[in-house]
Amino acid sequence: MPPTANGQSQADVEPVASCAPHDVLTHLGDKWTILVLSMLAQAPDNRARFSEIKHGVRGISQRMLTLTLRMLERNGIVSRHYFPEVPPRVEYQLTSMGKSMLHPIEVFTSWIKENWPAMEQARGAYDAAASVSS
Amino acid sequence: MPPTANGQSQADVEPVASCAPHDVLTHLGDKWTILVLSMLAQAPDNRARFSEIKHGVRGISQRMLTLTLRMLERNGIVSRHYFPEVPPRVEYQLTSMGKSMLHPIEVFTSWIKENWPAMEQARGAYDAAASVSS
DNA sequence: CCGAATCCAAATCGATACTG
DNA sequence: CAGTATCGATTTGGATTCGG
Repeated sequence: MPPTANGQSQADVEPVASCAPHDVLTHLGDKWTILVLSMLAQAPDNRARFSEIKHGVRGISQRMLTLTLRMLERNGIVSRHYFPEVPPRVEYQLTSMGKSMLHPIEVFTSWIKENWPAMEQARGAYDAAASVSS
Repeated sequence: MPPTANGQSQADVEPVASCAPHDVLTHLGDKWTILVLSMLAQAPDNRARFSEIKHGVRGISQRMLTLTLRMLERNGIVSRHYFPEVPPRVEYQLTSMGKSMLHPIEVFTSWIKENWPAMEQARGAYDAAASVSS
């Protein structure tokens, strides 16, 4: 998708996403991001150290946690605090923008929890129908 | 992740996601899903045919649209209506569950639009700082 | 303890070609 | 028109290793 030296008028049907959400969703919508943010949402003062997050989000590898946190830091969602102690300590905290993101996330995860049973049932019905037509 | 034969029960801190959201997010949070749903949100009666969706969500390949729609159908988010005409016609429509998902999506995309400038700025600052320390 | 870097297997996606 | 099938390129992610 070339940036298009767009004049402006694409009068007819506007493309669903102008591009901004498109790109953000690719990064923010991935498997681990929401889980990491949910973990920080529960943490006291929205702050936790690396190993605490890793422990809280089970199944995440060190690599993915590092990558996820770095991306979030780059986007201004979390801030990184390094304490040059022995042993070293690194804490991550939600920024004000990060905190403002909590509401959308909460709305979304609530919807999921509420609709999860219906989705499981739908999957069962779909798969049953599919195996009949085989 | 093998169940770990380690003696220590780490059952104290509940894992952020019991697993349900975890799995749903992997599929529902991907790049195309939100865009397809946003497209259907705008469509009259929340209903559109395959080619209309493909046209509305620019950049999506036929393959990805098929996969996305099938996943949404399987989860009960959209329903598929096949008309055995010549030429064939297939329409997809949001189910009531699909419609209920529109609000969470709207909340999320609104947040993105609102915070996009701040995120761009944060990225600029981060990258500038990173290039200094090189 | 934190996390960067390398290696490598596996999943994803886009383009193309083909079917009813 | 609305898919399905296949293939190659790219991306992703886990395991491991090393360094501060």
